[in-house]
Amino acid sequence: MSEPREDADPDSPEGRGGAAAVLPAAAPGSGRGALDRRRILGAAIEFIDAEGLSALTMRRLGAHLGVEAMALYRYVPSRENLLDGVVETVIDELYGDPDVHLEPGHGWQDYLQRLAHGVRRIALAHPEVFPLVATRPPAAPWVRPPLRSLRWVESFLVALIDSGFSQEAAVSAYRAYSSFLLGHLLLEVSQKGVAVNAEDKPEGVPAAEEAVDLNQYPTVVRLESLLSLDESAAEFEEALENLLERLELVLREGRTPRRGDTRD
Amino acid sequence: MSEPREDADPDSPEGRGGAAAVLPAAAPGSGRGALDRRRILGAAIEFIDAEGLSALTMRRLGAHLGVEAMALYRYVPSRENLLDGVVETVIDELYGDPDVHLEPGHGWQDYLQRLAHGVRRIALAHPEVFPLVATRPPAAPWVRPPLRSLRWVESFLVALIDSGFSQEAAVSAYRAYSSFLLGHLLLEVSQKGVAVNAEDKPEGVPAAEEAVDLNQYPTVVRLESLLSLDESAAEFEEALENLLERLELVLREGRTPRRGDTRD
DNA sequence: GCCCGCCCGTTTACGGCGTAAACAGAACTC
DNA sequence: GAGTTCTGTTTACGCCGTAAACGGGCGGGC
Repeated sequence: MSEPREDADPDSPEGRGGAAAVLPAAAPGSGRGALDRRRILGAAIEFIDAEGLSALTMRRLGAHLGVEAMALYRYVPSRENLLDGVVETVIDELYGDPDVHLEPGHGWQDYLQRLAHGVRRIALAHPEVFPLVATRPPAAPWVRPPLRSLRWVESFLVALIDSGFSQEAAVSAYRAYSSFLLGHLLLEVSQKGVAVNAEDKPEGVPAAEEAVDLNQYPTVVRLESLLSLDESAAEFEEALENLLERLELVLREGRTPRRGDTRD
Repeated sequence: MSEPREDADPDSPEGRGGAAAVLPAAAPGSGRGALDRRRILGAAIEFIDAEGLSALTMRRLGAHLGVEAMALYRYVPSRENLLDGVVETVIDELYGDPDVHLEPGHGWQDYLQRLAHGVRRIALAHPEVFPLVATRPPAAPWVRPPLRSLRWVESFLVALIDSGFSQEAAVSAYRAYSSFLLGHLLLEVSQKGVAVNAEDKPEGVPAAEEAVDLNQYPTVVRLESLLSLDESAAEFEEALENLLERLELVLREGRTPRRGDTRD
């Protein structure tokens, strides 16, 4: 039930050796060792993964670490800053991912492929954290949500420019890539949230309370099975490949991808 | 400074006749009339647009309406439900948009174009609300974040199927379209947040406090002006057109867009 | 006219939140 | 051993969402 199956999603936590934990992380509640920022951030991520973002309060996180809430403030200036740290830490998992390289060794397509799957792995490993990644205001307009780190932006741009992209094309590719990743992954984790909620909420009302009249939406009803199908992995791959093809065209034609030659 | 300029973004609030307000909306604080759910939701949207999502509390919203917080509970069961209502109300602006049609009169491309721009207009009119649209868990796996309404899902699917798409292709198109919209618009409003914050925060520290060492990121520095450029409108149009072309291909070749014939 | 319920907003109250400030003890320095 | 620093606790404050009790105006039956 949890060993890697043949058609398992290669980016899902079960598809690999369990969620690639950022930190060595002693047993959850066991943390008797000294407090520090890393340990707090690690515990916060663990907590959000387990209980959901909205359950995270300073008091509860303290309790999870066997400590009073105020103790956390010795290492974290505020709850907001803690959330920023959580986002940063989660994104930093990219550096520990052996399948993602800061420098492209096998061409830019390979680089972008690996990077995309690396980010997807993070999103799937921390579905409750990811909306935070997407939502927190970036530090600067050019450090865009899904990547969030200057080092990755630098790496991205260098990779493409070294591969022959013009500066404009590289920047434009960076934008297209960002929005592709963000859109796909956010949709994917939110869909996952629904599926999970649907089955782990056997409390209170069993199901279908207000139950809108589905008769008004016959097509939705008819296609429900198709619509509910989870083809995230294949769709991600397909959309990613399409994006790469598009970028390849841009590169080969040496033009920056701006609108309008067909007509008008 | 605020009249429609020639190159103004056609979807931005200034580019049209001001933000298309959902509700007739009597003057903001003036609301002496009777309370009801619509008025409360309208006031909440107004409040979020003005003060930001995090500033919205029941007490403050009550005050904004000249009423105690508890009065709101007569019409709204909880704050969470109020936020759901806000999302729904904002999305419902689509129905009032004369440029967006529930039924395609000029082909599916025109339909998708209008719909996309309609959603973009909403996102730009309510940048503080939009992350909520993107983030709130959908009611069902198939009612996906940016569209969020069964009626639009139905309309979307019918439009494409009537235009010759297979059921599978229509569903697949719906997914691709959703993630495109979500990614692009979320990125766009979050970028806007940065730009705004940067200039309306002349309080406390003037700028650059911790100021990471930019020397490590020479490419980012060199391309800063390119990276900061706001080409959202053009990029949106380009990505949308690309998506439509891709769908056209799917339609013409009559295949559902699944992976794998090139090799492997 | 009068009274009785209902509608609708207020008051009061509770537990939990983020966090400032004072505090206590252990650990390290000399 | 005394002083200092480092670390976590205690206490306290104001704000939050919201349950529950309350009260005043208003309409219809007598």
